[in-house]
Amino acid sequence: MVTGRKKSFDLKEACVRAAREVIAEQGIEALSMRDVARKLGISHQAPYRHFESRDHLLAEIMRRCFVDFAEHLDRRKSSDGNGDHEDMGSAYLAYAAQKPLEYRLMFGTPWPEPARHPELVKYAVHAFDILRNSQRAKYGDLPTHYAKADLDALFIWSTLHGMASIMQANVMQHLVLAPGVMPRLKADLMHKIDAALEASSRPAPKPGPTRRKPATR
Amino acid sequence: MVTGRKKSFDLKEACVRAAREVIAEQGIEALSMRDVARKLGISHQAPYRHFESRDHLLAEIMRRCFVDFAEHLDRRKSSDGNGDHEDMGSAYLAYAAQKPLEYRLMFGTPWPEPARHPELVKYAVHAFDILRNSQRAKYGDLPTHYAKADLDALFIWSTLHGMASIMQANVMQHLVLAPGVMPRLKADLMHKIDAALEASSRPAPKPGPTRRKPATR
DNA sequence: TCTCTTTTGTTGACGCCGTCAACTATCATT
DNA sequence: AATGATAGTTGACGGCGTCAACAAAAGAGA
Repeated sequence: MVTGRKKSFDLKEACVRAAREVIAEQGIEALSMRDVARKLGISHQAPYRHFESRDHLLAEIMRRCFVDFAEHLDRRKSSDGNGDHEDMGSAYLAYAAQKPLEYRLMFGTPWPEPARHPELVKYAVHAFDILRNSQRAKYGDLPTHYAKADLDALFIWSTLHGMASIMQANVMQHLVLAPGVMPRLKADLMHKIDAALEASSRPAPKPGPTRRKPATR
Repeated sequence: MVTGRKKSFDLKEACVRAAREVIAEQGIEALSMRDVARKLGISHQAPYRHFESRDHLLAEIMRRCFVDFAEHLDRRKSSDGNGDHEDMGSAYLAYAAQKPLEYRLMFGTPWPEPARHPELVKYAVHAFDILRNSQRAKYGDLPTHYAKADLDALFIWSTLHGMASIMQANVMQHLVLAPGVMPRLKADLMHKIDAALEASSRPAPKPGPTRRKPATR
């Protein structure tokens, strides 16, 4: 009597599923409460029994996306137990390519206010922690090197996320690139990430100022 | 009589300005035709004399954003005539940080159909060409090295765009990073970009397959 | 079994939005 | 002054998110 689970036909679940379909097919901004209601053959107010507002529904979907995303990354990483970040990178890009709209929902859309709910934040942060922990492990998990590891993780994330978004960006379709670039793109990116991490960890990290040339003004 | 320019008070111009204000203040999705009309004290249909639809207005704004963005990048680059890509990078990140919503409009929003207008595409591509040309110049503008230069440009773009979006992403605000990471972030990124480009151009570029390890399946 | 309360779903309204259609005011050109 | 284009107004329509009031259904206690 207190659980509230197990309905005759769990409408809440059905709403989420229908909404995710709409998003995957028509995009985030096309999602409307009335749409999912129509799709389920119920009245336009029924979904409001399970979600306070459109934003709350969106937040729940985002939460699930983060869960799925983290699972996706975890699966690839643990497939051979070595956690090679090239695998991680491939998995990351694959997810973004396969579910572009859900990826955009997580990382490219301003979070609605209900999305600040701790439950969502927890899973979102967890996804980053997968990457971060792999880098910290690389440095032997020494707290002394946490900052270095975090910088590495942010660099990897930047590059992967950047590539993922760029591939979806509309400008991309209009660029005329030199022949042979597109097929080599992913491998080249991974190679450069490797090179950057290797180079940045070997020579003494210079704590000096950014510029080596005096600014003009 | 044929130019159509110079009205008593150029309403088209005023619409664009008002719309950009709304976007900068309230976000892209908050922009409404009726809002700009209200803001200008005119009837809700007046803007339609100058823009076929909301999407056409949005497209015009995007076009101007790309123009501004390219100008912004050009200005920094030519300030000392050397086109150091660290300057470019700083300029890129600075723009994204200063006009986050306009940046999102250009690179993070699905283009409405009217945005495929050649005029817009032209300026969007031009912004990328600034980056690409600087890389091609690095290789002495030899067509033989265009592919390499384009890969470099895409890598730089990925990393910069990734960092720019990540800094705006909502997840970022919830990450607890090791102390000292945030202040070092930008410099570290530039340093890693440098390292990646240097390393990838020095050793013989391996044209071999992506993986060095046989795939598990 | 018959109430009584809580939960779940429906109907109808409100104000906002984008946009179409029809009307009017303004103004350069003949 | 007459004309025809151009710019702006008013009013309507359907779709949206959401509030409020109602109805049906389901559990719990007697």
